[in-house]
Amino acid sequence: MAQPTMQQVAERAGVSLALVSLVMRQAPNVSDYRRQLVLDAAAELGYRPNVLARNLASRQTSTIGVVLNDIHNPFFAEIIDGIQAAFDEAGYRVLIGNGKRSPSGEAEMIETFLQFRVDGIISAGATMSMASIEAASESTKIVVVGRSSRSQLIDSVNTDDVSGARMAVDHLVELGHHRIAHIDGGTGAGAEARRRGYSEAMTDHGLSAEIVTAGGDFTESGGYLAASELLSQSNQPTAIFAANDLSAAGALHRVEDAGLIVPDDVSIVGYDNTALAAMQHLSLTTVNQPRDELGRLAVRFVLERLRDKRTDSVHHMVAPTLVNRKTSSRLITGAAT
Amino acid sequence: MAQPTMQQVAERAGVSLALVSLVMRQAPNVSDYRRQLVLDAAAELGYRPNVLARNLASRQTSTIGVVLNDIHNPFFAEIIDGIQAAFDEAGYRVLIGNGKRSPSGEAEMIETFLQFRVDGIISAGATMSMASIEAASESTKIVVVGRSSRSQLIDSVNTDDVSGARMAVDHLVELGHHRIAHIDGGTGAGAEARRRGYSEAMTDHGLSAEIVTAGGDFTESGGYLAASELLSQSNQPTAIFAANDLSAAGALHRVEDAGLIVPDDVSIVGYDNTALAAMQHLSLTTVNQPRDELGRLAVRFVLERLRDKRTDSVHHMVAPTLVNRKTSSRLITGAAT
DNA sequence: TAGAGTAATTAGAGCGCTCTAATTTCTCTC
DNA sequence: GAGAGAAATTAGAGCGCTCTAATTACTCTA
Repeated sequence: MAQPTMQQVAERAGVSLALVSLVMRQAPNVSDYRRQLVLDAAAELGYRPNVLARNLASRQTSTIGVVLNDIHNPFFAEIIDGIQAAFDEAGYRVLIGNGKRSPSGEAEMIETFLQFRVDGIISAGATMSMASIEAASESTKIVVVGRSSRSQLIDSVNTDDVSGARMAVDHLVELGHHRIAHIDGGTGAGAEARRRGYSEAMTDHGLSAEIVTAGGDFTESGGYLAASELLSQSNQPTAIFAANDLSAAGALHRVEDAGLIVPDDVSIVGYDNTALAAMQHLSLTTVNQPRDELGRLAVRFVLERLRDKRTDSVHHMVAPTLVNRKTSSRLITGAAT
Repeated sequence: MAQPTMQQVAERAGVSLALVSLVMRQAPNVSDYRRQLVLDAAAELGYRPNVLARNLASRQTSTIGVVLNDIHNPFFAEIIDGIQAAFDEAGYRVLIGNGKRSPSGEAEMIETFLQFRVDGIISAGATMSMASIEAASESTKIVVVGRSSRSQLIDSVNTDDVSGARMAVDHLVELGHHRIAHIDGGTGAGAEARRRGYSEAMTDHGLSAEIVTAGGDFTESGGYLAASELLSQSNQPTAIFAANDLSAAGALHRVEDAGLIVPDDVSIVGYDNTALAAMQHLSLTTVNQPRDELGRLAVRFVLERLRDKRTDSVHHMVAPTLVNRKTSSRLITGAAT
C-alpha cells in the first residue's frame, strides 16, 4: 500500500522535487512545458498528495472540523449543508465529528480535531461548558452555532429565539387563541430564550394570566408527557407552542389520543422547521431557523479570523420566520372545552 | 497559536526527545520516575501530540473515515453509532464525511480521506460505482455497508433484503391480505433485492397474479405519488409494502387523503425501522435493519484486514426482523373496495 | 552583444514526530 | 566487586512535503 511520493514524480518527470511541489500547489511562474511534464508523471504514477506531510511543513491543514452535538438530530444534520457549501467554495475540506449528545463526546471530538491541527472548528449546538470551548480556542479558531454566547474569545451565530417564540405566539393570537400553553426544552440549547419569548409575547398581548408552561426536553416522548399534563388541567389550552418540532410531534400524538382534532380543537406550533415538520403526514406549523444562513455565517466568521486575522469576537443573530402549515387554525368559538 | 512540541517537553523534563516519544506512545520499559517527569512537563506545557507528524513518521493514522451517502438519511446517521462504539473500543478515531447524496460527493470524500492517509474507510450506502471503490482499495482498506457486493477486493456487510421483504409480505398475508402492492426504491441501494423478495414471497403464497409494483425513489413524495397510482387502479390493494420508511410515510399520507383509514382499510409496511417509523404519530409497521450490528461488523472487517492482514474478501449478510406497529392489521372482509 | 531585469528552477534546511541501533545504567550472581 | 545479562535511555536518520534563498535561464534594451 505504499503510495508514490513527490520524489518519484520528480524523477519520472526529470525535474526537481521543488518544481513538483510548485506545480502541486498551483504556483505561478512555472512554465507550461514543465507543468505538463509533472502533471503527466503524476498521473502515470497515480500520485496523491500526502496531506499529513504537506501540512506538517506548511503548518496549516486547510481543513475545518465540525462538531455536531448529535448527528441524529435533523436540525444539526441540516446545518451541515450550508457549512459544507461555503467551505467548498473557499477551498477548505470539512470533516465531521459526532458529539454523541454529551459534553464529553463533544470535548473528545474537539480534542481529536486539535490533534489533527485543523485550521478551525465549528461547534453546532454545543452543550459543553463555554469555559472548555474557550480553552480550546487557544489552539485554533472556534465558532459556535445555535447557541447564544457572549464570550470575548469565541464567535457565535444563533437564531433570535426570543423573537421566534414571539412569532409563534403572535400567530396563534391572530388566529383568535388566548389559552396558549408552552412545552419547553428544559436545559437544551435555545430553550431558555424560547421560554422567554413566549412569556414576553403573552404579556404583550395582555395574556399574562394565561401563561402555562409544561416541562419538556426536546424529545418526542417529552412532548407527549407535557401535553398530557396540559390536557388534564381544568382550563385546557386551545393552542400549544412546543420548543421544537420533535416535542410538537409528541404533543400532537397525545392530543389525538385524547380524541381531539388538530387543528380544529387544538392548534400546535413547533420550532426548527426540520424535514420532520415538512413531512406531509405531520405538516406542522413551525418556526423556521435558517440553517443554511446559520452555517454560512459560521463559515464566514471562521474565514475572517483565518484570513483577516480578526481577533475581537462577533456574535450574530439571524431572524427566524413562521411557516404556516396544517396544525394551526382559527379558533372556532365554543369548540374547545 | 504555536503549540508546544516534544522537544520542549523533553527539555523541560530534562530527558531526551526519544524518551518523551516513548512515554507518549505508552511504551513499556520506561521507568516510573522518568515517565512521571515527562507527564508532568507535558501537563505544565499543555502539550498535545501532533497527529500529523506522528503519522508521517509511523505511516499510520489510527483513524478511520466513514463516508455516509447522505447525512440527512436517518438510516445512515444511525449506522454511525455502532461504528463509532466499536472503533472507540479498538482505539481508533472516527471521522465522518458527507457524500451529499451523489456519487461524485462520495468520491470526493474518499479522496479526502485517502489524502489524509486514513487507515481504513467504511462507505455506507454507497451509490458510486464498484469500480471506483475498488480503485480506492489499492490505497487503503475499504468496507462497504448497506450495499450488496461480490467484489473480490472489498468486504461488504449488508442486510438480507430479500428475506426482509419476504417477512413484510408474509406478515401481511398472515393478516389475511391478498392484494398486496409494492412501492419500490428505484435504483437506490437495496431496492432491487427488496423488489425481488416481494415477488418471490407473493409467488410462494400463490399470489403471483396479485403482484403490482409502483415506482418509488426512497423519498416521501415518491411514496405519495406511487400510492396515488395504486389507489387509482380498479383493483385497489388492501395492503402496501414500501421499500423504505420514508416512502411508506408518503403512501400513508396519500391513503389518508383519499379518505381511507390506516390500517382498517389499507395496511402499510415500511422498511428500515428508522426513528421516523418509531415515532408515535406514525407508528409504522416496518422491517428492522440491525444498524448497530451492521456497523460493528463493518468495523470488525476493517480491523481484520488491518491487524490480521486478511486479504481475501468477506461478504456478510445480517438478518432483518419485522417490527409490528400500528399501520398493519387483519383484513376486515369486505372493508376494502 | 553586453548588461540589466525578470522569469523559472533548484538546493537544502526544516516541520514534529517514530524507530532502529547503539549506548548507558541497573541487577544479579558467584 | 567483577562481569554478564537485562533494562532504560539516547542519538540520529528519516517520513513527505514546504519554503526561503540562491542559482540558472531567458528577454529586452541600448
